[in-house]
Amino acid sequence: MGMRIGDAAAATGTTPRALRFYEQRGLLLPPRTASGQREYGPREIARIRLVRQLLALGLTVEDVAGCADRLDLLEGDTLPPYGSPGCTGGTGVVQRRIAALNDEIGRLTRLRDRLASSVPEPGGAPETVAGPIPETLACPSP
Amino acid sequence: MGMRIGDAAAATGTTPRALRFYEQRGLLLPPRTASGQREYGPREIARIRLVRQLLALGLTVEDVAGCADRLDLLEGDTLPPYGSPGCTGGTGVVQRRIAALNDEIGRLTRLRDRLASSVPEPGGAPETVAGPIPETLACPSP
DNA sequence: TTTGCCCCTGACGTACGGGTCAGGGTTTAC
DNA sequence: GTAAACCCTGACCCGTACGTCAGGGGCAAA
Repeated sequence: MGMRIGDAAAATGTTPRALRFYEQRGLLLPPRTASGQREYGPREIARIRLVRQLLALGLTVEDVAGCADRLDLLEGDTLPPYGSPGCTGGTGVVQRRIAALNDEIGRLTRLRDRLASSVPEPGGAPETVAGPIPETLACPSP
Repeated sequence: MGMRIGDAAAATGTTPRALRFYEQRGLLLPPRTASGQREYGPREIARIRLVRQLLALGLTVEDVAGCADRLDLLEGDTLPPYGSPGCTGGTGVVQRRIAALNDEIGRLTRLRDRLASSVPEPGGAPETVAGPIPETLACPSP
């Protein structure tokens, strides 16, 4: 009675390949027909949407998989208590993700600033040659 | 008369594998002995250091390869005019890299903010359940 | 029943900067 | 002379979220 994978993918803005991928990683577990075809009912569709929302929030597939058993859709499309200690895979998946994002933002920002300070002004004279590389970037010297 | 790859790697804080990798991508071109062993003189060593500095600045191997013919070490360890139009591979390699970094920083920052706003306070009550997902994140609905 | 579209699994490709063998040749020190 | 330590190339490995075949089976309409 449910849709097959192509329709389910179209209904959720994904692809069949992505749905098989999520299933392989344990995010989904759609029932099969006798011949092995996947079947997607309203619950599976809702679950796919939730998974996609979590991924869009910046969580990785692994993060979501770690909390997969908490993704109870009977209560509607609300976020499960990722921040709570009961979450499988350890506490604070989202907090750790935020911390990781902050680390990455800081790293990229420092990188950009160093790069920007080693080069002439974007609108400056085209023939200007940048100065020496800052000592803080030096590689080990003999 | 020059060092072999192991010593060159040790002298520049890299590994033999990395030096072969740079060579494969066109960043280095050390001469060979009759038997095929790579030889690294002072110029090659200086070039390796420069390449590593550029990579540490956030440029990709491809970026550096695009300007490889401008990496003239006879003038010492100064940055070549990457920002100038004469650079092989198009103008403004560094500017494009900075722009790409800015894009990425913005993307990660927006991601972090959305993620942070969808979850309870980090120090808040552990059993608090987050509210519904913001509509702005909704996936296509039927 | 045939046509044609859909589905299945499995495997490889993508970008990045190398790490890590595997199998065999070279150089160096004793 | 020989053994240790080094070097060579080629090839597969990492992580992320899938895309893209390849080869074979299922399902509904005509």
